[in-house]
Amino acid sequence: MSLKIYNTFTGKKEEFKPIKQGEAGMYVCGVTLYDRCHLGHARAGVVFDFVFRSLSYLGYKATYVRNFTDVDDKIINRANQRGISTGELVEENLKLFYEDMDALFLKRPTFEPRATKYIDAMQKMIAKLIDKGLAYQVGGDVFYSVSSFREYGKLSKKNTNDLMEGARVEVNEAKRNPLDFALWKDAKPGEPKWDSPWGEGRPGWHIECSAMGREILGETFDIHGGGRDLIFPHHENEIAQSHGASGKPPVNFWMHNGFVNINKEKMSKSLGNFFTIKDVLEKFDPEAVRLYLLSTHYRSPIDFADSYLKEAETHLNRLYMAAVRAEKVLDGKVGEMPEKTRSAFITALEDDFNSAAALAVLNDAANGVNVLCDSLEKNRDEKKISELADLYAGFKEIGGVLGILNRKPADYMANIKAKRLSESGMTGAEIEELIEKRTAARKAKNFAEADQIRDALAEKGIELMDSPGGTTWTAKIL
RNA sequence: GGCACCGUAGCCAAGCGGCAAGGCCGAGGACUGCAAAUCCUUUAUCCCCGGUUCGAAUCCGGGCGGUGCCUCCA
Repeated sequence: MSLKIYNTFTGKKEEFKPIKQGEAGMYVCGVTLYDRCHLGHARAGVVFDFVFRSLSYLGYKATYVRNFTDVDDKIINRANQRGISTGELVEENLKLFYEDMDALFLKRPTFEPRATKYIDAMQKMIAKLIDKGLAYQVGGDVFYSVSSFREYGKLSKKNTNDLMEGARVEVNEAKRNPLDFALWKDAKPGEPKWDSPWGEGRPGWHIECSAMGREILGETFDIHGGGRDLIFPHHENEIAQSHGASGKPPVNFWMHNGFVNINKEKMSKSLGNFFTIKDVLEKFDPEAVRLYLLSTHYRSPIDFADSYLKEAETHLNRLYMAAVRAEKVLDGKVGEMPEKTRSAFITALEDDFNSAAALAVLNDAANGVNVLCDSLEKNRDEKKISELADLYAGFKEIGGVLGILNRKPADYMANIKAKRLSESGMTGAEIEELIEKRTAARKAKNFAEADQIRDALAEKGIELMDSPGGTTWTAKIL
């Protein structure tokens, strides 16, 4: 079998053929550092983190580039509003970005270029486009001439005539064609600016990604990703610029993740229905958020609601419970992922990074772990122990690619128990005392009292579990 | 108006021409003093109508319903 990736450019799932055998270069549009990240950024982040992990797992030497836009209209406007410098605003949001993404267990990309560090590369590219007659200067501005690129609109499946009709009233009269876009913008007072052959100014948004991608990954690289909303005009413009400058297609595979919706509608600031990552993580476990985001294929839209996240928490809890049992029985014994599990998992990954199908393989493994533990808790059987060790190794391996089950199972359980204790206002010792009291009542066959203690604790979200080895408690998922 | 995408169980969701994955909830059973957890079993005229095919959730045509892009947006 081989890896297949859906390519937005062709509209088909295609076999992934890397430029360099065994390697994969991927560029993903990162964020503009002007505000807190929202769930949409979480999805893009998690999706491409999963793609990155999958590529590595499948044996590719993966290079993952995710940029930061640190000079842009939105940044300038926001900084002005708040009366701080653009530099301060950018640094503040950079810190918050990492807080959010680290919480979601995103691996750091191989390279995280910042636009302002690549101004020279952008200028070189712009100069080349002007030389070739694909861009023109008007005063201190430089525009890309869309009509000079025959393939313009191919990625977004639009033709320029339709675009012209749909185009809104153009403010900038200097453009020859309303579709032309800025490569370089004339400096306005108080804005960040750099010297250039066209006077002091700053780069346009689209050229940033073209230049950074090219500098780090080369004139043509394997994969370019981003949210669906970037297809037009951002990625369309990137293709025009990069193809124009180098004379060849810049990207072999275009990947785009679907939106996060709220009540089936796109989440957006203008609708006032957006959630920041911080908002969501205050209420839900970060791995449950990840699990939820990966329960739908990356290209489909995903609807967000508290009830779905609760469902994901229940699911995650079940996975960790299985892990706790396995680790207890195994006591450090390590195995190797069964071939059957591995091949099912790889089949899922190779099918356009089908995380939902991969999750099904994980669930199977969890079920298998529980079945083996059921049996092993009754009587020890060395053959079954090694079977469990193998299956549990597979379970962890899959979790590692999905980026969930990152914590030690015991730590996870301890964590939710601690959370529940603080909510219930009880101490662990108090609960243990009640458990002892109940155990005594049970011994005395005083089941009414025993049940009363159990029910009272249950109301506080504390679940008692009797087993041959004694009674333990856990936090009920509410 | 132009261009895309989507419609699978109570809810979420895979599926890409060959017996309809998985999760959450529900039901029954095993286990338990009773529970919980776990295990086993169980829950689908695949939006509608035509067509192609030995065979269609899947391909084609036509409806109906939903969403997105065409402007900064993950």
